[in-house]
Amino acid sequence: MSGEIFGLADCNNFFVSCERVFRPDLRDKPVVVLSNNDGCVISRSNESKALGIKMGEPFFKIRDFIKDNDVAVFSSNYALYGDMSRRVMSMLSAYTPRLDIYSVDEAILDLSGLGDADAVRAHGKRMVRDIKKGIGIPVSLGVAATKTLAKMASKYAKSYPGYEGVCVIETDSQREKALKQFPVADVWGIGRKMLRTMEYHGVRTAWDFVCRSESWVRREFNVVALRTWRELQGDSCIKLDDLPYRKSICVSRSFPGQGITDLRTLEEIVAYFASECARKLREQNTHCSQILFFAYTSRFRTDQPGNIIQRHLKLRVPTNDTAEIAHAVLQCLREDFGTGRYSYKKAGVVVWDLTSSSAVQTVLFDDVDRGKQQALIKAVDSINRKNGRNTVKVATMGSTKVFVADHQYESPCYTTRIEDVLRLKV
DNA sequence: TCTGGGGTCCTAGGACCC
DNA sequence: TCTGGGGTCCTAGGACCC
Repeated sequence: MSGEIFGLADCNNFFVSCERVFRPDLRDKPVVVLSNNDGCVISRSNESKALGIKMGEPFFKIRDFIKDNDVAVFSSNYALYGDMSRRVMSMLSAYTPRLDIYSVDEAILDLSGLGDADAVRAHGKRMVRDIKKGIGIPVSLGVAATKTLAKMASKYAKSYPGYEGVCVIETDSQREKALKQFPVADVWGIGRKMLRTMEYHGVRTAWDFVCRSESWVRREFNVVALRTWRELQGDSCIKLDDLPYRKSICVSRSFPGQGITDLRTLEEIVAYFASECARKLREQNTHCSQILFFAYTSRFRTDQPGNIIQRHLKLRVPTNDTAEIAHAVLQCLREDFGTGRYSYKKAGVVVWDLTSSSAVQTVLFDDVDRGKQQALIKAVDSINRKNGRNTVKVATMGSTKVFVADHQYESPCYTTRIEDVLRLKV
C-alpha cells in the first residue's frame, strides 16, 4: 500500500470490556455500564445490544427488563477506565511512529510504509493479539487511506470474527463494496440532523452518499459534510488537532434525587469543580483566560420554578490557581443563587481560552503577586501528589464528601487502589 | 421517584469600523 | 422618514463525536 495509510484502533465496548477483565465470569453474558448517578446506559456488551438495550437509555425505565434478563450492571468507574485506557494507548504506541489519541477508547495510527496490504494486516493482527493478551481488552483495527474509511473498516473488523480484529480497505473495489453495505447513519460525522435530510433524499448507504455530486452536498449541508464526502472517496482531508493540550476543560455533574436547594452545599460542590479545573489546567501546563460557571434546575420538571445561571468571566491575567478560580465562581454563585426556592439538578465550571503556562502575559498593575502564587501552588501540588488528591484544598470544599452520587453497582478500582488489587488463592 | 460527562468545530448574526 | 457597501471580530448556539 502506498501513500498515507491510517489505522483506527477502537476498543470494543470499552467500559464493559474493562469490567470484564476482572470478572471473567461475565464473558458471553449481557453486561451494561451506567453513567454517573446510575442515570442511563453508556456501554453495552454485544449480548446487551442483542437484547435491544439502547445506548443512553434511562436506567429506571429498564430496571425490570434488566432483572428479568439477568443483565450484569455496573456503575461507571472512571478511575479504572482511565487507567486501562492509558495501558492500551501505551501498547498501541509501540506499533506506530505516530499515535493520535482521539478519545478514551480510540486512537489513530500512522501505518504508512509498512508494505503491501498483507504486511499491514499481519502487523495489525499482531497488535490486536498482543493487547488482548497483555491487557485483556479486545481492540478492532480498521485500515484505509482516510480516517473516515478507517473508521468504517474498524466497524467491519468488529462485526466479522473472521477478520480477527483487522479490516484493511485497499483497492477501489473493496472500498465500493464496503460503502454499499454501510448505512449512511453509521458514517463518522453524520449525525441525527443530517440523517433526516439524507433519508428525505433517499440516501441510505454510504455509497448512495458518495454517488451524489459535490454541489449537492454543498447545497444540502456544509463544509463539514463535504469533508466527510471527500474522505469516503478516498481523499484524505480531515486533520486532527495535534495541540499538546485541550482547548477547554469542563467539570460538571448532575445531582441525584431532588437536586440541591441549599447554597452552602452547592458552594462546596462548585469549589470542588473549580479546583478540579485548576488541577487539570496545571496537569497539562496551561493557564485559562476565561471561565464559565453554570447551574440549572431540572429540564424535565415543569411543576417547579426553574432557573438558569450562566456567567462568563474574563480574566485580566491568565491563571491556573485553584483559589483564584474558586473565588471567582463562588462569587457568581452567591450573586445568582436566588432565595433557595430553586432546586438545582446540574452545575459545572468550564475554563477555556487556554495558553501555555510558559507564555503567560502579565499586566503591569496586578493585584496578585504571581510569583508568590505560583510558589504556593507548587507546594500544594507536591503535597497532594505525595499524600493523595485534596489533602490540601480550598476551605469552601468542606471536610466531608459533599455529595454522594448514586453508585450502587460500582466495581473495585482494581488497578489504581492498593486495597482493591485482586488476590490470588493458592 | 429516577434521564451522563467531556470534548471539537462551524456558522449565523450582531457590533463595530471605514 | 427615507438611508451603502464591505470588512473584521466576537459570540452563542448547533451539530457532531465518544
